[in-house]
Amino acid sequence: MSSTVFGMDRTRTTDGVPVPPWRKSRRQPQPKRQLSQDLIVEAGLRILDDEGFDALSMRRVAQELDTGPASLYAHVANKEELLELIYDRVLGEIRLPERDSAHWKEQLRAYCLEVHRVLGHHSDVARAALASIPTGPNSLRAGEFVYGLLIEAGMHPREASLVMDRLSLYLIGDAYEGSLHRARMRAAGLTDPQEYFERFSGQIATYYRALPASTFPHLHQHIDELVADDGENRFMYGLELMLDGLENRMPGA
Amino acid sequence: MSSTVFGMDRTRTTDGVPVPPWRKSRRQPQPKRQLSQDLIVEAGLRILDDEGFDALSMRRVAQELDTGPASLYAHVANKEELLELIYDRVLGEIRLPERDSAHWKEQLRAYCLEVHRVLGHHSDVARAALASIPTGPNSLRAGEFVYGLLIEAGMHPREASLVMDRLSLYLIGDAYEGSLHRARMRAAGLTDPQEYFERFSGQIATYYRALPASTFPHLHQHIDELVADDGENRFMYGLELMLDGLENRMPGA
DNA sequence: CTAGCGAACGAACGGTGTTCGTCACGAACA
DNA sequence: TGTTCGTGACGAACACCGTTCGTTCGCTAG
Repeated sequence: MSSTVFGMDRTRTTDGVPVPPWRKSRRQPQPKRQLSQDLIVEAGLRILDDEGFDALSMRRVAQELDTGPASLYAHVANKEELLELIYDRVLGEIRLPERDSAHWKEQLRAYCLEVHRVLGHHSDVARAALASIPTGPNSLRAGEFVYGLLIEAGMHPREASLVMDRLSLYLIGDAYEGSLHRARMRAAGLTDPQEYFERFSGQIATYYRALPASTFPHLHQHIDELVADDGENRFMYGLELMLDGLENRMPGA
Repeated sequence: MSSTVFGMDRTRTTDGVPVPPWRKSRRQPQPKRQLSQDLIVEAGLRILDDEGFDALSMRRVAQELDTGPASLYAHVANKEELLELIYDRVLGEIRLPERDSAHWKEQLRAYCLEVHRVLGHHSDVARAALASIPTGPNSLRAGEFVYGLLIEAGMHPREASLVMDRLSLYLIGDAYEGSLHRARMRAAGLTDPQEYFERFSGQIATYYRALPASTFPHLHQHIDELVADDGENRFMYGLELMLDGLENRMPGA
């Protein structure tokens, strides 16, 4: 009966003395959960993929691991570091071929497409990428590939550094933009990218059509062309533009 | 004397009946402050320039205008819209020359440098820009300039659309990256960009030097070249790369 | 068997964007 | 002249956020 007054048996110590009720009840002797950085990164990536960048909070990650947010900080310095870890984890999915500088242009194109593919697959990770300096192992692995390719193709190291930098900016910048569109799509409750693109470009076209033709003659005249290409076409165009520019700068040319 | 009991005279109505003290004291009959969207945008831009992107909150803007955050929402839908308005306000500082398609390349270069200058001057506004679709008047004004220039130079409208899109991505993406560096600089308590660059690249170099030379031979061999160029050089290189690529695609070429 | 160390974590702090309901004021109308 | 009405101002609150503090264990080394 006394156990019902004080609740569970936990309110009594082994010698039968009741625990004063103002003592906060002790934690259940759960089998202490085994956290780790890998577990946290994996959970974060899962949330990023399933629910988007805006849903990724320390609290949400902790919830996913059935714990409190404070527990994460033993394995991860802060949210920024977590994002960088997730980013490098994603870069690990990049598949690299054997380097062949005789076909540097094809290989560079393939590399860019591969990065584009991976960043597109984990849509929102790019939002964490622009901020970070290439410092993770997978980022370095990719960097070594590109840099080596350019050097072995005969490019001066100083220029190859610039090329690698600008190429990265392009890849990440484009992915970042894509991520923002995906967030917009999610907010609109859509799931089909094609449908989103059509609706979106339709809205833009409508807006442009309402512009005064006198002040914006060229924009007004070519509205259909302005909204014709989707993200993929735009990405490819920019990529080829850079690759061609590069070709002109290669010593062999 | 009774006025001291109940406080100020405001506690009495005109007919002498005291106001019950549990009635919360009415607001001071201040000359109602005149908010406006322009005032809010201007205040926001001031904060962005002086204190950086991370300091820009609705509360901070309200504080700047001696009011509460709720008051802003009568003039601005939400923070995102405020950021877009600030962005377009900044784009208004872009000076455009008379269009001259005979010198499209020089004019396009000058345009990009001008945008780069303006975005660099209001450092953090780019963080708000990547997200937004060109919809503000100043954004359209700039778009019409670039688009008209390319069209009049003989480029196919469909391709000109792509070029304008990729050029914008480049300009904003680079400015965004610059803004992140500026935030880092601010966090480190530095004010001189040159000093920041040297410290920063020094850290990167140190880190790279510690890498295993066997797995990253090329990176390891050319560390000095990797960190040699600052943001300005990198920007210029990427710009010329795109401009040259464009030249090859112009019908005249 | 015990001491100590590091992981786990509840609670709290100081912030955020945004909404709700109320209030004051000026203009329009009776 | 008196009254209604719409709109902007705004205090308070909501539901979050990242992060820190102090405490409580469980495991391991001695």
